Amino acid sequence: MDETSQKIIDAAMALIRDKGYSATTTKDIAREAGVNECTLFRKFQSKKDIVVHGVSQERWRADVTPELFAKVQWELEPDLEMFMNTYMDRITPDFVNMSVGLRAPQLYKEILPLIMKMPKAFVSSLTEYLKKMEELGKIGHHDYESLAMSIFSSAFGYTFLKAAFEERMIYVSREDYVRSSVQMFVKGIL
Amino acid sequence: MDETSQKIIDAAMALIRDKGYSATTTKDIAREAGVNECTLFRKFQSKKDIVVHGVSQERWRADVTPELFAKVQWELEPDLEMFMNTYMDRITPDFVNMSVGLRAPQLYKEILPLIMKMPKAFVSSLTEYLKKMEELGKIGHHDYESLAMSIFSSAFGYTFLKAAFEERMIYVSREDYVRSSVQMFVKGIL
DNA sequence: GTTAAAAGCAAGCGCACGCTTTCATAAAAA
DNA sequence: TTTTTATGAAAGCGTGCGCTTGCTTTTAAC
Repeated sequence: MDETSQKIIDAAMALIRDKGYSATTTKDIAREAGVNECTLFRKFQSKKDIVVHGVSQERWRADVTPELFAKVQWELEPDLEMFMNTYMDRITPDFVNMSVGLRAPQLYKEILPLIMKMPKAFVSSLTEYLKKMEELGKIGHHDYESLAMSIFSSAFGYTFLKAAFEERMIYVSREDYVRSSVQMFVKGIL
Repeated sequence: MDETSQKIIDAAMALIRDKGYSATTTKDIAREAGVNECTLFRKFQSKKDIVVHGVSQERWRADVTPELFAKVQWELEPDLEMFMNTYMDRITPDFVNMSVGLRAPQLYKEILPLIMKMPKAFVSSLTEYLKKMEELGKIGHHDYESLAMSIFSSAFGYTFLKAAFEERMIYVSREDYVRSSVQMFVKGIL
């Protein structure tokens, strides 16, 4: 990927994050990237093509995969904190806003599956983890899917609200939030 | 509000929910409402004016106010279920999608404060409730803000994921989800 | 039945969009 | 040095946008 193409992608993704896909024009992108508009179309086939390349890049993709959650200690409290922190490290407010900005009829069909991978990776890894914890005799039997969804919602809700409303909504620091919710989950599970 | 204007508003809001504000054209709205395009501009000053009227209408506003959460029994488990169910009754997937669809640079400054009222009403009511529950000696002392945020995130996360991914992400029914998360919260709090 | 208000119809305005073309320039490769 | 490659500058294409106009038709109040 040459430098010019990268500048174009970065500019496009940043604008989409801030204004949304439909509201971001190719002239905007060119100006933000510091290149001429026609250069956009020399490097890419269309506006849509720019974001398709963008979302496939590591820097614009929050690679949340099941492998990420592999480092467990089989100790409920630190493990749940690890799950939530790992997720929150990757799914930054910028990433959330970008995902929302990509919600355009022309794009969503292709991009929705990529975005869905991340919550799915979290929930399925956590469900697996909880099952094994029962097998190890460390926790009792529960509805793991509901439980995992609840813990995921907790991480997702905080992340999303922070992204959408910034400091106007959330006064609790991430550390405090993770610690106190995990403590509650642990008490609820054990 | 005359019938024609109402049809226009309803069509506009439904399209914005499905495609987003920028991607919804005035021709779209007219077609969906079954009126001529020029009628839109006889009834309203501009496209933006239509949605400003829309969000101020009861039918397009999920009136989540503190009063809504007043019917408490001072019994942790049913009360927390009431909080979550009341929220989920109002914040439907349609409403969530509409809120996301309204995320356009021309609109968001005016509309963000309206949307923020709802989570704020939930969290502040719940925080107040938990404080009083401590005064009544029914629960111990906690960081109520974190706790309330966590419970709210739980309701919000489920609602949002259901709206964004439908049945592709969530296999747990709302009833099961609310029951099992509340049980966990209750155990965590008591 | 007359009148006035509400809505349709069709054309089109000015503009900004995504995208293209032509030609000039400059740096790098041969 | 010559040639190739990358980019800029500027004009403009067709299209669809939000919105308007002029006029006709329907609806309904009086």
